Amino acid sequence: MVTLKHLAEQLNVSVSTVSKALHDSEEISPDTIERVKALAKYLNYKPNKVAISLKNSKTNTIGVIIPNILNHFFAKALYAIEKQASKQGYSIITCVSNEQNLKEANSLQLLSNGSVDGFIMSIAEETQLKQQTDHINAILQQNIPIVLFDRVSDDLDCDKVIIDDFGAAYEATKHLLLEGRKHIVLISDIDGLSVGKLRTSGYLKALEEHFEYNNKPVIINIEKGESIEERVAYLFKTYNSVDGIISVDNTSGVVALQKALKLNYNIPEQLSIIGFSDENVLQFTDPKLSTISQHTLDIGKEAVQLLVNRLSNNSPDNKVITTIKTNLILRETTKIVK
Amino acid sequence: MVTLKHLAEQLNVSVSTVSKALHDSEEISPDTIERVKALAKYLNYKPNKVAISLKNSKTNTIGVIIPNILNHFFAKALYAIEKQASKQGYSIITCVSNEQNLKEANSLQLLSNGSVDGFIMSIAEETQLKQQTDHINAILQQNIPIVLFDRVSDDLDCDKVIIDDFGAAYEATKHLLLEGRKHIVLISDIDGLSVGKLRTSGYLKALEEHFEYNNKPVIINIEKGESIEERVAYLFKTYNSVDGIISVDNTSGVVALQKALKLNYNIPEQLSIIGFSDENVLQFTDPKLSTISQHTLDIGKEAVQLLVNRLSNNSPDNKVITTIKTNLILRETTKIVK
DNA sequence: CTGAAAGCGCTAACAT
DNA sequence: ATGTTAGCGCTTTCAG
Repeated sequence: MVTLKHLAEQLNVSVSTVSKALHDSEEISPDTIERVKALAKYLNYKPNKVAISLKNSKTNTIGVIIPNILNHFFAKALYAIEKQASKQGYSIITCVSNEQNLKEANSLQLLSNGSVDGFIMSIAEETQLKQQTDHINAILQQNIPIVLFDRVSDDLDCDKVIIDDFGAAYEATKHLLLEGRKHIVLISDIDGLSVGKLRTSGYLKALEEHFEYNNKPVIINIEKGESIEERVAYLFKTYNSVDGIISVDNTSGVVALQKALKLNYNIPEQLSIIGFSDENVLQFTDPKLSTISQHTLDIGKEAVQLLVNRLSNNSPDNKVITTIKTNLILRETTKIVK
Repeated sequence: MVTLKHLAEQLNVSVSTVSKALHDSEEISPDTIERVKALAKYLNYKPNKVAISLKNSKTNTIGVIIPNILNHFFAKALYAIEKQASKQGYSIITCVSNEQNLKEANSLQLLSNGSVDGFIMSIAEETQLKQQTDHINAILQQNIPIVLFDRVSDDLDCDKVIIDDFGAAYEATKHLLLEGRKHIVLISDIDGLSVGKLRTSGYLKALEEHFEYNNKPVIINIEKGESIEERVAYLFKTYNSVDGIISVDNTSGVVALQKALKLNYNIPEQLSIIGFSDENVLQFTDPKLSTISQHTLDIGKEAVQLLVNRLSNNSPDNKVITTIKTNLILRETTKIVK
């Protein structure tokens, strides 16, 4: 690795002269600047980032901790985060918590020793279930900023990026009601998560407000380890008058659609289905699944922005919570309502 | 941030005493060790990673550059890499090349300044098409080790992890031939990639060897930007005697299956389909898609292992190329052949 | 215009 | 058993 010292020795000048020259300092003669730069280029000199980080107590690196990278939502969020971070001159160090509280705590611990300037994270399921956020608060107390996205916690006083989960599910349910559906079922495999609960509330609220709707809400909560396919199959078997399905996670909607097609439901005439996901994910079904779009790219981008602002002291004192809009995208598994 | 200096001042000892005490040095009295450790714990001291990296000229960080994180194969590889790296005490910095040569070169450049000890990467499509690997060779010449996986290049002399693409496609085609298929079509949207070409060769070779097979090979290469759905629809329209399909990328098989079902093909009696992907990805179709499994987790794990070995000088002088086994997983879109 | 020196936080060889 | 010093690569103040 080529260092300033190497350049200095070659040119018979001091290290500080080289450093200044490379920064176009006024103190250095144009002639010297040119010679230094020429040699630097020739030897492919690159300033050692670690040394600069140490000097500046700033790494220009963001720690990103996500629960599960195989979940398309998080993969896409990570994509957006990487993109925006790179645009802002930051690298990202990625850790996967695998939904485990312990791994999450370890990652936080591991990186909070000067490796990163701040964190962007979405809370592990176990952390949410047990409401154990001490490890996260410990980081905040060290004045290392954190931006939470999607899965957040009220116990944590930091910047957050969320979507209007309640409103999104409310709107989707409303749409099915306007279609005239009488037996609307909600399916969820994320009832343990804050976002899952909010979406369920939105569904319940919509049904409640629609006073012509006389049937009880039907909620299918699929636990970890249970088979989505079996639960869905059971639904169709025991409740064949179902005419509307809202899936509030990003897979069960597809499973329900496939099952319904196999059972020869006429979609959307006889049964409407709405999924919950990112814009383009679920459209490869046939018929294309109608979905509540989460605008994942915006979520990731905004998270980076909030963190960068915080790191540059461009943020207000109190924490900011950004809500990213959702969209109900009506494709082929819902009826048109005018 | 708490430093050794802080601890030293509090305890009225020197910095080096503190350092040694924390490392259980024999030179230090048990009593002092205890006092130092107690205070360190109390103040939640964590050694500054940046300083250690600078001191050791070693970051314990791996740069991972992947072409596209939204491709499930790469997401899963990244997952495996992160997991194994973490197990070995390494962090990973992730960059996404977006299939672009320039972004790939930038990421390499950006991180090769001491930020990482080595790289794990899969080459961007543009890089493969244009055979422009100078930027990668430049890194190798600086003695920064690189492990390539999946998409590799013969121009690069470094450790590699690949699968037997040729053999895998060969075996899959063979299976369809044993089923007695007479009109076997190959679909690919990755003809630009080395792995795509190898898989196609395997298909051709199998047909060629099977001398009872009289029909010409039919290869559908889907270019970037073309619609897979349309090309597949066109296939069924113009070649309705098709009775076997091999998809060598990880999406077109699903599309073909959906289309065939819609056209009321009887699967697998009338038409067999084999996809190419990771073990568990494509099984959510109904009927479950038979696939060539790539054992992505093993690929990622092995890549880390090769790099770590190289970094610890545990590798042979000449470069090692590991081939990860594939599996033909026969599920419900192929017939049983005894 | 150029150079010497200090310091970021840590380790390790070398005193005492 | 403890302390001093030097150095990793860089920037920056202060001196010449």
